[in-house]
Amino acid sequence: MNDSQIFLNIQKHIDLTAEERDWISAVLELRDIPKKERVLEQGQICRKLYFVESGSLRAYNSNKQGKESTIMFAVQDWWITDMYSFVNQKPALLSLETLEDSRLYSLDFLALEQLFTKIPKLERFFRILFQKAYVREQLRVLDAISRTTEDRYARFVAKYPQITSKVTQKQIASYLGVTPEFLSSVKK
Amino acid sequence: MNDSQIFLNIQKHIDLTAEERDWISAVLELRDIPKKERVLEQGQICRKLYFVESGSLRAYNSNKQGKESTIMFAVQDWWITDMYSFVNQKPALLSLETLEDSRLYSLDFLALEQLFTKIPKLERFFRILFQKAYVREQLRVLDAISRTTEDRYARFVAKYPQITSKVTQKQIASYLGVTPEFLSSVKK
DNA sequence: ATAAAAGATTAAGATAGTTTAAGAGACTAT
DNA sequence: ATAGTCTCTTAAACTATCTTAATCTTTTAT
Repeated sequence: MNDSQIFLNIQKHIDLTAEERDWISAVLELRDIPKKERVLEQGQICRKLYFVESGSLRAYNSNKQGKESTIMFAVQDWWITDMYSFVNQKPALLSLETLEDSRLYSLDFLALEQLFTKIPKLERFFRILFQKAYVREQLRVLDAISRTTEDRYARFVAKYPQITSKVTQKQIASYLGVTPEFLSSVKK
Repeated sequence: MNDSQIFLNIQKHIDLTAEERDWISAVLELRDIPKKERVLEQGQICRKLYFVESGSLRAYNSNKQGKESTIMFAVQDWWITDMYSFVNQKPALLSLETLEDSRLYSLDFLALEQLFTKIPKLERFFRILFQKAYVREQLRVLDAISRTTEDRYARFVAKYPQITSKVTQKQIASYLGVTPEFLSSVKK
């Protein structure tokens, strides 16, 4: 397990000793999840942070009228969770669902808190991870409030070709915040 | 300086010794900036992270047609910068402008990198800061793609009453991504 | 105190996006 | 294999939002 994707991911930003990798391995859980299964249901408290070893997921919110809004996609080598629910341990605003058969590592909330104490370097890793996530979301807000749907669709496809090939147009539409019918008409 | 707002802010999440506060003070710069002055111009490389000791600022992007989109406001006790430009040391997408006479602390990019080495606890502080920023932006994306303008305006006013009282409707409109004319009509 | 500039409101006509509905193609389960 | 479900497309009617422009109010600069 010490040479798996997840350690390569962490070691992009910090160095880990063999012992530190062991401590992390000890609390990581690895699970194979079939396609279209939800690992988190909106309303539940999210106890896990997920790392996508293989496969892909979608995080989305459903409003009272049942309209879905996709907040993020995650493919291999990405971290994903309902971060609001995870860090505050409050009911999730999002559901997390696999788009295909996937292999996921999960890190428990309390185990992660203990890892931060045991391996302070991890604070640095997650500082950098959240920093990038913050910048990414801020750019997405800018796109959402300043660009046309046509433009945003083109940029999505250019930025995330791996995702574009895995998801339906309906799901991309719900990521852009438009109806599938309108996205279909925009594509021409 | 050791009892100023900025240390109270940092000490919300981590404890600092007197010596550590001194190290930080040594690289902090404090400046009074008059109203409507830009501390960062879009296109420049952003070298500073700002903390608002008093006053308020706005971060915004201008597109080719000159249309402004407000990415964030910052009031007393908030941190602000063009985080994309700051962490990547690339040309800024945003301008930063004071909304009123303000007193700002600034932390230089390289000085902060050195502080992370000297005071590893700061990694934890910024990990928590970015974690909250990420969650905030993700919720803003959800609002932007799933709610009506009327709803988003009401939520903005409810969430940021201090900001609402300081900024023009034009600026709120540019934060919501609608024209001032439409925001005006929505308010009735 | 006055003039100039910027912000807010209103309204008419244009464009962007939604809703509903229908039909064609693809996948899923029995 | 067949029916059933889901996706994608198209179109018409409707609603939300933008553009432009005029008027009024507030702020800023001399």
